[in-house]
Amino acid sequence: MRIVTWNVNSLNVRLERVTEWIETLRPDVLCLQETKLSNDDFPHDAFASLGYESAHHGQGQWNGVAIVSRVGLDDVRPDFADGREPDPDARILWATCSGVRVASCYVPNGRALDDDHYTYKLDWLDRLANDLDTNTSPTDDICVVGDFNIAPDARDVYDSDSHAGSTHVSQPERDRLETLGEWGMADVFRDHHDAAELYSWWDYRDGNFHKRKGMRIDLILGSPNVREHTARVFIDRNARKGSQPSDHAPVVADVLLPNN
DNA sequence: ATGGTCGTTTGACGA
Repeated sequence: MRIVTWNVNSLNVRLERVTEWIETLRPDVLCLQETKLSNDDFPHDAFASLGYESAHHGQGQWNGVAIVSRVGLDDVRPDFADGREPDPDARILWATCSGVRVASCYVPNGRALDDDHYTYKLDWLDRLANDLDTNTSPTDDICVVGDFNIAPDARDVYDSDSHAGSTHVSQPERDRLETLGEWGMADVFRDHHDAAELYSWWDYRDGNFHKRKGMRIDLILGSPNVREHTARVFIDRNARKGSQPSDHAPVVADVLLPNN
C-alpha cells in the first residue's frame, strides 16, 4: 500500500496538480490537509474519475482534511472521539483503508509560544494521543499522517539557532511526538533516512525552496507492524517545483503488509 | 536587521 500525506494549501488552487500527481505516483491512499473547502465543494468526482473514493472533513476558508483511497474507505469518522467537545476546526479525519486505520491530520500551527493557539496545539496533540489510546491498539495496523507543524529534531530545520524560541521546535510539542512514540506510533521516515536537511515544507518567501531552507514537518507515523513492513519512504521535492506549487511536498511511504 | 509570498479574500489575517 502506497500511502501519502500532502498539505495542498487550497485544493481549489491545487486540484489539477494533485490529479496529475496521482496519475504519476498512483498512491493507494492520499491524505490531504488544508483543502480550505466546505464539504459541499469537495471535488469527489475528480477523484472518482481516477478510480478513487474520497472522504472530506471541511469547514471552508481554513483547515479541511481529506482521505482519498483506491483500496477501500470504511468507518469514516471526523474529529476526535474522546468524549470532549468537538474540535472547532476541521483538522482530523479517520478511515480504514485495506485494513489500515488511517488518520489525516492538520495539527494547529501554534503561531507563537505565548499565543493561545500554542496552548490549543498542545491540547490538540494530547487529544490525538487519547483518541488513539481509546479507539485503537498499538497491535493494530495504523498510519497517523499529516502536517504536524513539528520538526522532530535538529536535522529537520534549516537553522536551529534562528528557530530558537519558536513553535515547531519547542520541547513541549516535541514531547507530544515522543509520547505518541512511546504509545507505538513513530516516524517511518527516520526508520529509513538519517540525513539532515531533508525537508517537506519551504516558506514561499524569499526563494527559500531554492536556498534549501525548509523544515520537515509532514510526518507518517506508523504502528509497529506498519513500520516493520514499510519498504521505503521518500519526499517528492519535485512537487514543490514549477508554477503554483503548494508550500509543502508530498511524503510517500510504501507499506507492504502481507494482507494488502 | 527586516521582510520577503501565497491563499483566503477586497481588508487584513493566517501560515
